[in-house]
Amino acid sequence: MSLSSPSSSSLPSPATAEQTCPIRDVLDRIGDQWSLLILDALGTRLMRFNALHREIGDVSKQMLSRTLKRLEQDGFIARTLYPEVPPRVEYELTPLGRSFLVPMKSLVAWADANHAHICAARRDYERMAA
Amino acid sequence: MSLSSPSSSSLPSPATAEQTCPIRDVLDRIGDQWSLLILDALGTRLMRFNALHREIGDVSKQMLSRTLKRLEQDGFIARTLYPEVPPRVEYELTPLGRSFLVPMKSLVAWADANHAHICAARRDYERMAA
DNA sequence: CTGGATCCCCCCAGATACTG
DNA sequence: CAGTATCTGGGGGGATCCAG
Repeated sequence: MSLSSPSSSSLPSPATAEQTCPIRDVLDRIGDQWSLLILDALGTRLMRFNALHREIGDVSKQMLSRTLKRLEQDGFIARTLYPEVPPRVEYELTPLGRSFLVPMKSLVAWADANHAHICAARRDYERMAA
Repeated sequence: MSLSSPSSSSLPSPATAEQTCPIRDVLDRIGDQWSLLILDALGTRLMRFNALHREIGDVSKQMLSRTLKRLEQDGFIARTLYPEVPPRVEYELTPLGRSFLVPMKSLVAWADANHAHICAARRDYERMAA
């Protein structure tokens, strides 16, 4: 299994761009700026829209809404609307979403452990430019 | 350790935007469209520029060049220039880069294992819209 | 062969205002 | 409270040409 090009033959992309390789397809979805943050937040507990908004901090309502919808479409999270006034909506991880936390945690742990190393590499690189 | 907002206090972002949380910082770098593909390719063997270009398939030379430089800056890969004619440049993973393959592989494995599940979720979602 | 420089287009995403 | 609608700007990224 390779991450490289789809079939790379000259498919004119039949209307919906067709699925590329599975890995690309998945990573394109969770590789954006907010998905991982949302999944991480929901990993702690189920949350309402504004709670998420406060938790993340620097995400617009628009992007939060978009990203939540995409994650719901892909089966990572479940959205429950309670038809009250004022309306209440709760988001929580599905089993699929929870299973994703496992590889995600390992990635987060790596990032945490090696951040200093990366910062050092950046500084070294800049010193070279002198 | 939370993925949420930096310090979220009202820092006016001192010129360089300052580092946010480590995890965001790292993920922003490898979360783009090409980094993981390149790291995966180099995980197999060291490669030259055009070899990488062919291996990935649908990346422009510009983006390949940019991404390689960023990965080099961050210490994931090493670039070796052989001053011959025609010039030869070889890219390979550093120890840091190789260590990153571990959490990355687990992510790739998850994606591979759950891609069908995700596609099913998408189809179900569309059926609802009927 | 290995890129850099330039041009340009499109889409993402922020801001703001509005609705149920 | 939980979003959507609209407008707008910046930049990501492709294509092409050029250089060492």
